[in-house]
Order: sequence, then structure tokens, then C-alpha cells
Amino acid sequence: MDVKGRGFSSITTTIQSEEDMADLRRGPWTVDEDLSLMNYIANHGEGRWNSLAVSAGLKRTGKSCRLRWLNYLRPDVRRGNITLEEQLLILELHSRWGNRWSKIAQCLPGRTDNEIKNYWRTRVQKHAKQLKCDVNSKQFKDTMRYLWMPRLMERIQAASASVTATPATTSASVTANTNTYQNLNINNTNMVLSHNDFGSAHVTQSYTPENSASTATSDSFGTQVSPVSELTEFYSVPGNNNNPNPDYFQTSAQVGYSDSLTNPSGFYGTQGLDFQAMEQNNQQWFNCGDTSDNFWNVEDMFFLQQQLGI
DNA sequence: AAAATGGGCAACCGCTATTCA
DNA sequence: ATGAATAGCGGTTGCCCATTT
Repeated sequence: MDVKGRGFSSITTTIQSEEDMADLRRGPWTVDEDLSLMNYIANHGEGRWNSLAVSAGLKRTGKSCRLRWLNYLRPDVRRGNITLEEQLLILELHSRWGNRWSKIAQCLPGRTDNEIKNYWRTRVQKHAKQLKCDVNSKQFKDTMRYLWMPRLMERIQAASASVTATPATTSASVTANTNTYQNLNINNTNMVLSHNDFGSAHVTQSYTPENSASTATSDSFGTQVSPVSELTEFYSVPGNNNNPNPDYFQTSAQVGYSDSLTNPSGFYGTQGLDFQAMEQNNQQWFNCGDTSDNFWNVEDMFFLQQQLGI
């Protein structure tokens, strides 16, 4: 393909540029486009997205190609349900860093910033809306920190116990995920992994295109999986041998929850809500046996609304 | 059965930061 | 030092699908 517009007047260039823009495709990617992009990157590597788009014969912007690659086609993109541990991490990290989605995503191998952002907006903000409080309000943050997160931790521990008692078929997926979660890479935090929460606690199966839909919970976490994602199984980037970033899962710091999270005196002893009452109420919740993500039933909401003075 | 509604997600947009010639 | 190109980020939009009316 020639370099359009080069050497002509600015007006000509502008016209040509507009023609190019009109020629550009937008909207959902087709299988052919995905294949073209994957094949090109397999042979030439990524980067220089604008020229890559042209060279690959894609009528897309470089930006669009980059986004499609990073959020969807990369071999190490992990799709499917957001696990309990991932939910806990997202809540914890968001409380630390706010809407720093890409930074949070770095701590969840295989998850993209877009996915985490969508999770936050669709699930977490939904609960804030139900509680009639702002997602950034202290009230809601306290609710997350002192109710939701401890509850998640309990559920993880409970799941861990049940997994321990579960025979071979389950342990395979648990083992696979152990590598992922024990090696979560969190920088600039003082998180310390206590009692091996990650990995051993997995109840949801590790994602495969085959099982992704079947692992949906009642709240239907992340079950929408484009068929194209399966293509990534047959794909490799030069020099990566299906492991594009060997350091990606390497640990630089163990991850988990600081003592303040596991030590009641540090974790619960703050002002604001009646957290002692909440704790007691938690015990009931922990035993209610609901699904992994459906935390707020009618009674929960009533209790919370009382606590929040709504 | 059809229309309306809402949720979830992929993709786009606008902006800033970084790199490079 | 500077400006263009590129990369990356967070917010927003619009489509698809399931559920409700």
C-alpha cells in the first residue's frame, strides 16, 4: 500500500485523509479481521499500530487494532468469571488506587483494564445505586471494606475448606490457578498473603472456552465470550511460545491481605457505621449459602439501609 | 407474541504522556 | 528544543441479548 497524501498539497492531503477515514471500518471485529491481525502480529510482532494496521491490510485505525489485541486477542487474556479472589483484589486495590484500572489490571494476570472497569461499573456501582449512595462516598467505601470484603474473604476460606475436602477432579483446576494467584504481582503495596487464600481457594474452574459459559453464577459473571477468542489457542507471538511474557506470572511480591484486614482490631475498629452489629450480621450472611457474587439479598439490603440511615 | 426495558460488554473517543526524529 | 507520531488511560457510547410488561 502506498503512502497516501505524501508530497501533495495540504488540501489534497486533507481530502485523501477524509477518504481514508471514510474507508475505515468501525464496530465489532470480524473473524477475518481477527485472523489478519493475529497472523500479522505472529509474524512481525506488535507495536507501531498505525503502520501495522496498514501493513496487515486492516481498514482499522491503529488504535482499534491495539485495543482489539490487548483486550481480546492476546494469548494470555483470561476470560470468563471474575473469581472471588479477583473480586476481592479489585475491591481492595480500587480502595487504594481509585479508578486506576490499568494499574489494578496489572495485579490480575490475564484481566484487562477494560474488563475490570466494566466489572466495577456494572456490578459495584449497581450495588451503590441499590443502596442509594454514591459509589465514592465514605459510606459505600466503608460498606465495601467492612462488609463486602470480609464476606468475600470468608467465602474464599469456606471454599478453600471445601476444596481441600474435594477429591481429584476439582484439585486439577485448583492447582492450575494456584500458579496464577500465588504469583499475583502487586507493586507498591504492603499486602501480605496470609493463610494461602489465593489459588487453593478456587471453586470456579479455570477458564477454557468450553467451560466459560457453564461457570456462570446467578449473577452471570463475564459469561459473554466471543467465539473468536478460541483462535488464540492456536496462536503464538514470535519468541513467546504461547507465553508472550514469561515474566508476566513471575512473582515479585506475594500478594494477599495485610494484617489490618485479618486482624479485627485493625480492620473493624473505625468510626462511621455500626460495624460490630455488621459483624454479627455478617455471621448470618456467611452461612446463607448464596452464590459467589449475589451478596445483597433483600434482607441484606434492608440491614444495610438501616445502617446507612437510608 | 411483540414491544419495552435494562444489563453487560466491546469498542470508540478524547485527552495526556512518552518517544523519536 | 520542538513537533509529530505513538502509546496508554479513563470515560462514554452503542449494540446485543435476556427479561419484563
